[in-house]
Amino acid sequence: MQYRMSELFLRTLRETPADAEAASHSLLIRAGYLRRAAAGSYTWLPLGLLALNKVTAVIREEMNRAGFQEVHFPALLPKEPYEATGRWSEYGPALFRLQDRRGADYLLAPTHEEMFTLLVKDLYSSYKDLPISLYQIQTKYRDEARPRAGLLRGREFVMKDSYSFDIDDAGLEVSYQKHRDAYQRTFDRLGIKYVIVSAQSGAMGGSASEEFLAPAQAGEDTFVLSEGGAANVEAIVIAPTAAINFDSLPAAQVHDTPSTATIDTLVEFSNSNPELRIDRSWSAADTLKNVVFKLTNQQGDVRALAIGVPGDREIDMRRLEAAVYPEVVSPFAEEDFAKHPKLVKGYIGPQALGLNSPSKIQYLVDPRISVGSSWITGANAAGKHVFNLVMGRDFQADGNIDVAEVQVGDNCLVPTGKVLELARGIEVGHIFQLGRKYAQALDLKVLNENGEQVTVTMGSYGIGVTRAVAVIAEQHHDEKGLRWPRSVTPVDVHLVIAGKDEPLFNGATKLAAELNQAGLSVIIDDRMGVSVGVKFNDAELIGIPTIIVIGKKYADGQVELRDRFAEQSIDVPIDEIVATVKQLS
RNA sequence: CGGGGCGUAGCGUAGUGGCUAGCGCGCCUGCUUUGGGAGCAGGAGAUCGGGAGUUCGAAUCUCCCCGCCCCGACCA
Repeated sequence: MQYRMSELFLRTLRETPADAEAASHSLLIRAGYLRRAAAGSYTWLPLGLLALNKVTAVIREEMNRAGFQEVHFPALLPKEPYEATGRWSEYGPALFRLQDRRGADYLLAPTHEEMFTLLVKDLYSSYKDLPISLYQIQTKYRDEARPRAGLLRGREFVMKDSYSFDIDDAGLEVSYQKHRDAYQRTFDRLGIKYVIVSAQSGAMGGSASEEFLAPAQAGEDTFVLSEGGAANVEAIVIAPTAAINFDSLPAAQVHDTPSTATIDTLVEFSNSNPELRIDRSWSAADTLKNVVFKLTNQQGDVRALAIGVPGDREIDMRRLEAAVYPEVVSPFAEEDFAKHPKLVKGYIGPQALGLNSPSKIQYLVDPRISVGSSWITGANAAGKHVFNLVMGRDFQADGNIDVAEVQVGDNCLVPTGKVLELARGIEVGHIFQLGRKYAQALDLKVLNENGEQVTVTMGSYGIGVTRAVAVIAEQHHDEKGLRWPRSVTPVDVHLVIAGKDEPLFNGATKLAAELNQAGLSVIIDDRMGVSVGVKFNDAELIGIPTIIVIGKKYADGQVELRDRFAEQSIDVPIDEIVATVKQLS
């Protein structure tokens, strides 16, 4: 295929659009791949569509190679299946709902678990039919509260979603692993750098779950790399500190600590007051901070929850939200304190907390608050703190909760070992073992070898296809523009005619034909009256990895070969150029 | 949904009560120019996000609405 720049439907922009923050967003707009249609929905221009189709093709090949079969559902669906699983209401405002002319409810599918489950139920009824994995590449709709960064979070986006169906847990494990392997091959081929992290299963239900996160500054997820693996911060499990003997520890003692309602002021006061001095200085890590939240469950009932964390840590709201799901967290406001006179803001101590205490507020502590650990903490009276308050001796908790912010050096069970690094990533794939939630809700059963009805167990696996395009752009660009990996480049060769003489145009036309003959698609920059500077800049912005310049040296039988990933260009004899380029891809 | 910001031509922007809304890029016509975003001359393109109000006079002030972007909470 040949595309002539003089005819290609695009307009490159010299300046960054004011509303584009992420590199992928800005470059895809500037290079003429995309136009915004509405918040979170984009029009694909010819070059963009070529890139999207390349990405789609790689994904499809890998799914087929793994033995998964492609189907295609409508995006417009009736509400009934979603009512059966409860998601018609549970999905909340993120679901696009609409009505037909008769007033019947429909939705634009945000994901298709229900439909796949019903399809298998419709056709299959024996264990002999299983396992089966089906997938589709399809447009999804989610009324996102906040579409972001161009393609990174859209309200309309393309997703590859697969579903596996197995007779038992062992089978699910195998199907899951097959998808995991297929995903690794897929992302490797797409040129996406990724980390597989343990994930929270969240709203989908189910157990084992891993995410493919593409490390990128523009990413919305935070993950950790540890000595033994990687995990989304929401899924991290901190190793509990071992209990120690507290027989020799000094008794708890209440001290006046006026105006110390914050950890900083408390530490400063403790260190500057001779009476409180010890053989080292106090630090925030010696203090026990107790924070109260309100939790609202799905029925709308509100309860209070107190959380104790070491004073040098903040509570990570994402981890807290994930830990208490489906209850929703909100801050404990002034009026809530008014309802609980036992709680002295800034001086809350564990003695006033717990289901068995007068406050009856559930009290959960960080796993580092272990039996035998000793703390400075609130004495439940304004201007007073208690020192040497020992867990297991002077106070108890109702249990543990692991929601403190994670820091480098933390010791984890998931992922194993010490935290080495925290980083941002874009979730480009997610695989999980759904289990029987949907099969149960929709009554998907097959007969086993004993003639008994058995509920099928499922896995669900997604790749954000349009998001993957953005991730590639995010990970592969330089200050000049995009740089497509050769596996997904919209076009193989960008042929720049650097000059206005007729022989150059004729030579370029001939070369383009030869490249086509060799199976390579070509953009020819044949624009008249456009200076070479503009052509070079556009070529670099558009990001085709192989650029051939046909210019000055053409008369001597040479063209210039530029690799967007290499430092320098080389001169290649015209009769060798096709073979040379062919080798690159 | 909470917080912050922004809406002037395809893009980037100036203009904070006063004449015909200015500039750069892009676009059109002509001439010239062609190895790193050329030059000259001429030209087209804007209901200043929408509505209501204040005023002799509104892009500019007030109110309401809409849209967009960023941070946070949710997801491929």
